[in-house]
Amino acid sequence: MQLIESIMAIEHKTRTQLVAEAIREKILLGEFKSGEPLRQAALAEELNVSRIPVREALLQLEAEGLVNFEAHKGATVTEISASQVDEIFDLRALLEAELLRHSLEKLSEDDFQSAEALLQELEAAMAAGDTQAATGHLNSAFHGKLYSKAERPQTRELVEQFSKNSERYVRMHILLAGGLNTAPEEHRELLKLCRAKNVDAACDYLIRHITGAKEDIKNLLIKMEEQGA
Amino acid sequence: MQLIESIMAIEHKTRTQLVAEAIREKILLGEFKSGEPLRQAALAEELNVSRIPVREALLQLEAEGLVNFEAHKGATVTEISASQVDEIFDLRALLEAELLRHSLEKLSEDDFQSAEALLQELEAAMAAGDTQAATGHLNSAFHGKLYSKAERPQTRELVEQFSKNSERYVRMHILLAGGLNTAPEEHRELLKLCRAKNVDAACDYLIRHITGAKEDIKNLLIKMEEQGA
DNA sequence: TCTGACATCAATGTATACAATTGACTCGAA
DNA sequence: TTCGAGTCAATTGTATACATTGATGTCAGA
Repeated sequence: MQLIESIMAIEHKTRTQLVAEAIREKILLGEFKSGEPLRQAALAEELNVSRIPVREALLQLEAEGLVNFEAHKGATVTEISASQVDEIFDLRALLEAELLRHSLEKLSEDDFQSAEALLQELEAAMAAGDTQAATGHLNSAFHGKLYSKAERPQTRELVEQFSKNSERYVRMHILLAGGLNTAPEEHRELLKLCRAKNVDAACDYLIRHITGAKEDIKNLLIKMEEQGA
Repeated sequence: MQLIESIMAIEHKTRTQLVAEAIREKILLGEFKSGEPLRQAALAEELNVSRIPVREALLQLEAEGLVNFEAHKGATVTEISASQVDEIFDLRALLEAELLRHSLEKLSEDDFQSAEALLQELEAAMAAGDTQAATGHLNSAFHGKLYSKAERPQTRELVEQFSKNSERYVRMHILLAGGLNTAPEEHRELLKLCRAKNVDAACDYLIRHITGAKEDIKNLLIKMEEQGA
């Protein structure tokens, strides 16, 4: 008898989903590097499944932009170029400002308080040196809170996808350049503008915030490309 | 001997790709209606393939937003709601304006001339009553020409995806409301502003152009939902 | 040495067969 | 009647086996 399972509606995860999560994680953590080929048979054996769920997972990951899947050639981890980072961050700035614009009026004091709580968690994590995992997660949770009342599900999905994707770059940034120094004060300032319900100023500031992060990362990448080549 | 095939690099399309095209076409043409379930076995038999490529095609179409794929429940054609149309067209306005902004400076007289040629084709098609297929295609070709120098591949891909997606609504619009009346003059005006290299005015006008189409379609959908329900 | 056709092999693409899940239906008990 | 456990069929999920493709290497001939 499966008492536990019958009590709460356990949603049976398919192997495809599990495989997708596993591979996604390894890509985001940098364990699978840019350009690296992902062999179906190897992944299948490692994860104890057949190649079918592996293939389907790779297709999903391709849709998320983490993987390139070419017919008869196989899948590779999506490569990073400075110009792509540039574009992605511009898109984020554009879309996130749009989300904020639609959400800001409807945000309540409760929302601001939980946003502030997230900020404190974030700062605490930074102080504790737990930049790696926590920052990306808490950072997007904070931003997400600000957009939570936007009622723009497709836009949010796009933004989340881009965010998850840029996490790779950000992580690299943190790892190699010693932390994203600007973030803390900027987040405080952004929150202040939101609390004041100053829509235009908040959106402008948000755009500058994201664009600033973009410039940091882009410069770093360009430097790396020069050294590498 | 396969002379023809050996001469030009024929790219062997996988069955998955063929199946995806077939289903996509049927969805865009309205042959598969919103909310309709897509049974893997039925599709497989109809297209003379096994269920594997059908499943993979459905996953691709889900990524394109044409299909919803729920684990253990199967795939259905994505449903349309007025609020989704609203959001999609807002996104298009935002992203296409961004593309135009980045492209406009670099557009040459040649580009304008081929854009104008496309406009004439479009008007000819309209006059000939060939609204259905031609309009969607020519319309996006015209817009695409204006964005062609933007060097923003990811943004363009997004826009193209949304465009292809909204084709369904537009088609419905044309079909049931008797044609998108405003387009011809608006396109001319937009082209004029672009030729004048008046970036801000052109982007503003483009946004109004797209938003106008949105309002038309949204009103229609709301009317239909009232009648239907 | 170079070229190009052919053989070979690793990897992907797909068919078939089987397992697992869902939802509808039945039926008996409260 | 109403509820819930249990069965069954339809459908999806996955393993296995086979087919096909593309890359590499070999070798004959110029």
